[in-house]
Amino acid sequence: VVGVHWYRFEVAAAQPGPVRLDMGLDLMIRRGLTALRSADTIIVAGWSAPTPQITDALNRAHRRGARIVGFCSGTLLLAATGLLEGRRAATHWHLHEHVSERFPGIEIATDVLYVDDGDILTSAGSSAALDLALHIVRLDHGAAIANHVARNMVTSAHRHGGQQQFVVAPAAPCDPEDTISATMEWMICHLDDDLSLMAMARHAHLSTRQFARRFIASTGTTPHRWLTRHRIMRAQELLERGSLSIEEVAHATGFGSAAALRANFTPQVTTSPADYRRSFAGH
DNA sequence: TGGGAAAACCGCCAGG
DNA sequence: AACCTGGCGGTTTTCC
Repeated sequence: VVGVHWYRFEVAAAQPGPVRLDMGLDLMIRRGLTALRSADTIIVAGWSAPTPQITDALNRAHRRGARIVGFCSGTLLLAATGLLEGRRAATHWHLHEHVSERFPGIEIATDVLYVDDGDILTSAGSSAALDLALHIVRLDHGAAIANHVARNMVTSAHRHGGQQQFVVAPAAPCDPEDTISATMEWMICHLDDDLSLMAMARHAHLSTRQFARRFIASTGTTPHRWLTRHRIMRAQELLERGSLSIEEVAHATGFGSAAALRANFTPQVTTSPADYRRSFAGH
């Protein structure tokens, strides 16, 4: 990134030294808890029961004014240090019940990707950590830089990912009330069909008005905007991989014509479909 | 590239 | 009273 003084990043553990990760990777950790004395931002990225030393170091850092961040199950560790008492926080949905039972003083946000509580920020499952991290970059460096970073990450994340990442389901997965996310999944599977607002509403057994209203409430965007965003993402995927013509890609993604695809694609992605494909030609 | 039809959006309101 | 719902119409966006 040009012209910004970026973050200095260090990894710290209660006991410095080699740590073997789940996947067999060895990580050499050089810093101990003393690193928490000077850090501006401290990210807790996972769970293990906090020793008194860890609890103490985090609490001191917080009192000193350091920004505390919990990714995924890191929120559970923060909860155990008492830092989240009386606050709202996010964590992986596997842990929702566990945290609320064990820490009744903490309000668990089940419907969002992350919670910004000022000096303490927490995020849900691992991909939500990206959202929170970008949020922090936005706070520190502004939207333009954050978007720049996001674009970089999205292109590479997107290239390797399948559909999973598109499922926007921060809400609890088994919530029977959640007819909206069921409809969203259905939409993802039928991007190539004619998905009118009425068709979506019919699938959700709601009036168009009510469907639109609930949709906005749970996604923050309107049904049609959401739909075209996902159609474009699918188009990007097809352009990257396949050998379909632009016209075929347009049809496979529910845009009636190449013209309609271009009209939507170009402003969103800031390059035309053809250019986009060219930029991936080497991969 | 442009204009007009169609669809989507959204504030508002009445009714449950 | 504090919701949620569905319809109306004016405005905006999308489509061809």
